Amino acid sequence: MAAARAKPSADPAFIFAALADPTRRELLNDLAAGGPMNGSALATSYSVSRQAIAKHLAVLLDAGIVRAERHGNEVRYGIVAGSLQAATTWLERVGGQWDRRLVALQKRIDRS
Amino acid sequence: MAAARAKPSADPAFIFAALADPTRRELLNDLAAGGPMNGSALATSYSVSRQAIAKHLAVLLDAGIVRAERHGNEVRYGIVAGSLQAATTWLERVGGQWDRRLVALQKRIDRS
DNA sequence: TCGAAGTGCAACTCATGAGTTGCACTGTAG
DNA sequence: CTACAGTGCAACTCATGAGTTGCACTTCGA
Repeated sequence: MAAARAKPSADPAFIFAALADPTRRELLNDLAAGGPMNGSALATSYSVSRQAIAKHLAVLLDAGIVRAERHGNEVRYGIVAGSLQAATTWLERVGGQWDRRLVALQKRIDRS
Repeated sequence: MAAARAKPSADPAFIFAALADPTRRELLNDLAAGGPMNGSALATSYSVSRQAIAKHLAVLLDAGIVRAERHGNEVRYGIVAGSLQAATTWLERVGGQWDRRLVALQKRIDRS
């Protein structure tokens, strides 16, 4: 699980896998709304243990969605700007491709 | 697993959960590129069994991403137009919220 | 009418993800 | 210097998702 900790990934596969978990989506919500925070501070808002949150943060880190910044004793987490773009692009590509199919089909119907 | 087969869901949670699996993303790719197909036809492109594909299609169906249309003996699957919108909206909301935070922070820095 | 293709349903195995507990390490504040 | 807060690491349990096999059902074509 600590494989691609170096590269920013940006792979939609990792993004979607990371966003599949409700707790991780909540974490992103909290970070987006409340700004950068450390792991323990984030964990207080949840019913699960701090370790569970730490694992989730590691997943978000691996996916390149979140960035960790060490400040002395604590580690502050923040969202990586533009990191969700890959997922958005994927969604629009698939959705758009299908929509164009429908338009083409409709045209063929109109011509007949 | 056959819970919300009726409602179109549109819940980003189900969308992201469905998109977390590589095979399901592949299925959507195939449908978007090749147009509506039946289960067996879709299954031939994959190394896994037909049943596995059927399960994946059921998940996509539950998430409201895909629609099933019965044509006599076979069931043809197609993408539901606009079904991925909820996920896109979620991504843009979180990403945008964070971006606005950064802009606000930058302004505060500039003023100081 | 009969066989084959396309599906559906059910039980099972196997792997992995989520969560837990326990303990060790490291700065920081007192 | 010392206690504590914030982290990190390592097993372990438990649930669930992915995939499989086997069999029954239905529709279409020869």
